[in-house]
Amino acid sequence: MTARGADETRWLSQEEREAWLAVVALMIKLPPALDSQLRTDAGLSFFEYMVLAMVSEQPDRSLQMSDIADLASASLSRLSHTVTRLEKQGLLVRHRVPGHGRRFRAVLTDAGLEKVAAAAPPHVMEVRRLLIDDLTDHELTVLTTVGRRVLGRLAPDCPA
Amino acid sequence: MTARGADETRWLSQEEREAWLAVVALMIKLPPALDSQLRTDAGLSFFEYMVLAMVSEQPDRSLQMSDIADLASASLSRLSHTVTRLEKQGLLVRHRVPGHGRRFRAVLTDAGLEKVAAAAPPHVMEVRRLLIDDLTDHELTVLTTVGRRVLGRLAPDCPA
DNA sequence: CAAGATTGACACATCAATCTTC
DNA sequence: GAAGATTGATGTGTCAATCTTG
Repeated sequence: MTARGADETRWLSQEEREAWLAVVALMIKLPPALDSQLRTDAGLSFFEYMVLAMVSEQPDRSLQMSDIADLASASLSRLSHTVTRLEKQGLLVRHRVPGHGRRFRAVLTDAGLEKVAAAAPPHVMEVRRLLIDDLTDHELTVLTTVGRRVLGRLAPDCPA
Repeated sequence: MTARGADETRWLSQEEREAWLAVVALMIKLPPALDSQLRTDAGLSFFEYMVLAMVSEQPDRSLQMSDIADLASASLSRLSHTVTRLEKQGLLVRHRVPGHGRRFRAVLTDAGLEKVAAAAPPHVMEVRRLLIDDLTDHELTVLTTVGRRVLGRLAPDCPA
């Protein structure tokens, strides 16, 4: 970010730099804030919550590993480690899909369902407090469209 | 996020949920994307780059630990570990501030300065490609103001 | 051999405890 | 005792290698 001699780098303008630093700061600080709230109120990390929440939203309380990874924006490897931990806590069980031997589904246990159900209300409240509630409709739209545009540019296969 | 019985939780609307998921996906995927580019082109993590860049922008190539932590949105602990690694690589040295015994400054070495200077151009290019270049002026403004508003709500002392 | 998923080794962040200087 | 910073133990993510099924 430091200006050098006569190269062709298009350095960021003052406004661009400020926008970028704001995005970076958010990127760094938001996850720990969410982790902290969920850890305190429900004993879950944000990522663990996301996994449980995505599965809990399915009609049969179950979801294929690779689909969870997509929905939670995570690598299959990260997901696998996390599901192993959740399984040890009895919140989830892994199940081979009959007829599709390579595929595994994670199925929420009753304990898992109770856990998400208890975690969700305070979490949603925090998400509202931190971000959603102070957004105008227009800001909400901008956030959605900009977010999706960037995601689309992020290497289709870059899961991590 | 799953609807329960008759509680008072204000669940997210469809639009709110989409905006939130877009933000979350960005939060999760952008850092690895930046890490990957910097690791390939310069052998640095994004956080290491941020530290070196912040220091390199000072007139005397040096900056107090706690100020680096603020600028890079990191905890002092994380910074300390990282500076230890950078110091081992000869990119930085730690220095006690004369007259203020408790304070330490990190000073960029010549090697460190060369390292950032080499890393910056491809990094800025990537930042432009992923986010900045496709933003309208208006979107840039919205991002900055929304970002700062959220940061302001993030517990003044929540550094991590 | 490709797709779906797991594993282990390693790197890094976090948390609580500690140290030093004021 | 508080501010500035460091340290060590622990937890979790990443990467490359592996395993299994189609």
